[in-house]
Amino acid sequence: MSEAVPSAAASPSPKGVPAATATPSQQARRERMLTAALALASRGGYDEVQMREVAEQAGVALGTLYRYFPSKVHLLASALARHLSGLREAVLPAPTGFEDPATRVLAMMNRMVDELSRDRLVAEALIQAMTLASATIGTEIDDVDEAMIGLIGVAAFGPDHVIDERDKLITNIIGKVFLSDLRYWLGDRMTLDGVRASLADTVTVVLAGQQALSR
Amino acid sequence: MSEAVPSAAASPSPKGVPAATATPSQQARRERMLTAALALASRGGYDEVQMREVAEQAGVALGTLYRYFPSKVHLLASALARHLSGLREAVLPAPTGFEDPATRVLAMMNRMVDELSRDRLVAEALIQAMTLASATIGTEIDDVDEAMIGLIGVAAFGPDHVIDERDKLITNIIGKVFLSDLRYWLGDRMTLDGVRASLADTVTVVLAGQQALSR
DNA sequence: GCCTAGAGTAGAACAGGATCTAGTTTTTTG
DNA sequence: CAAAAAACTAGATCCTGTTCTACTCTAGGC
Repeated sequence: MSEAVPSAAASPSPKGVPAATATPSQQARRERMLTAALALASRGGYDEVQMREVAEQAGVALGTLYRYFPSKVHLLASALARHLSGLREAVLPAPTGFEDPATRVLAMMNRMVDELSRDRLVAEALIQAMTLASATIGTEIDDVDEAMIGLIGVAAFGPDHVIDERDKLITNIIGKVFLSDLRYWLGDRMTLDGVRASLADTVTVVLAGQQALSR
Repeated sequence: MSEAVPSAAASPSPKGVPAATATPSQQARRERMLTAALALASRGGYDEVQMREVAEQAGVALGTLYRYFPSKVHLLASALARHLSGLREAVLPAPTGFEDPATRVLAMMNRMVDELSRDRLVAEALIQAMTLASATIGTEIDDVDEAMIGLIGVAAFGPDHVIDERDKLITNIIGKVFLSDLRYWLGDRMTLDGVRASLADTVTVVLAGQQALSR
């Protein structure tokens, strides 16, 4: 969603526990912390995810929590990444679709909206973390961004399509509008149906624009 | 940018000092606080705007600051509103333009980018406040939103054009992408030129889409 | 078996946003 | 003008993210 940076895909883990070198007990700790964060999020959204409570509920010292995740935003961004990867199959279209790209993208996004609205408080915590992350820790959520843009790309063009510049442009536009709309929804500035409508219109206009220009 | 809410245009000021009933000394206080906030912002961005310091620099008690602005985000959102209204003339096209809407909108946004990049730290503080505001205080930045969408609308269609649903749709898309890109810029995930390029592409695609659909 | 590095723990301490209290000044109203 | 109400002040207080300190525990190297 941002400009392409070559970079070595996976997060370099500049601090904390590199996922690669983690012992089983460390992976387990990490999971417990993420799970605790989500549990608290589902109880009261972003604000209820308090670092002391996450640590306690995960059976871990506060210092350890901070060793694994250098800030609350990092913690929730990781939780979001895990959450999203769990949603991937629920959301991607079966590859049998013969419809046009607009329809497939829209269907995918509507499923995403369905999934997110299943637990609004969790969604609120995660989206807010992502928003804060863009604002404060910059590049460290690129993987989430890429996951999102990847989903849209796959939905639009299928898993095998090579995404060129123009594809990326429209995928970016749609992704940005999608995230904005989710924020509006969470800020009670849009209803869920409003979000769906906005997405439908956006996908229509943008894909029409692309087609018009590619002639 | 959000869904239309009938509402009585001006902010209802549910708390604090209603701008309408303000005595001169109150208006002066309010200005001092906003000015202090911007001064601190230009020194170190969002983080340097500390409520105690704003109060001190404005010659006002902390409690008074909170009476006028119920939170740091509200304070900076108001500062943003003031800042934007100051930018309005610098950014809107002279009404002589015979170019097409896309060109005018793009020129306007580029001027906006110029103005914002003039003091990056201030821009960072204000945009971050706006982001946080969408996330946490919901509707209370609708006026900023509306100012922005209004600018785009006027730039695209001229001051007299009545904006219909389809106009609003594309204006919204462009506005959302614009804000996203600004955030990417401030998070060092995009260069200023990248922002300009993204805006140019977005405006092109979206307006092409609109034209294609309105045939 | 001992030693060391690093991971983890418990909890104090710090920082800055937000709230509250008590008292003073200003404004409004009758 | 006097009394009441509202605004303002100074400063303590609270809350929560983050950092720091001192200590313990564990795993690998010799």
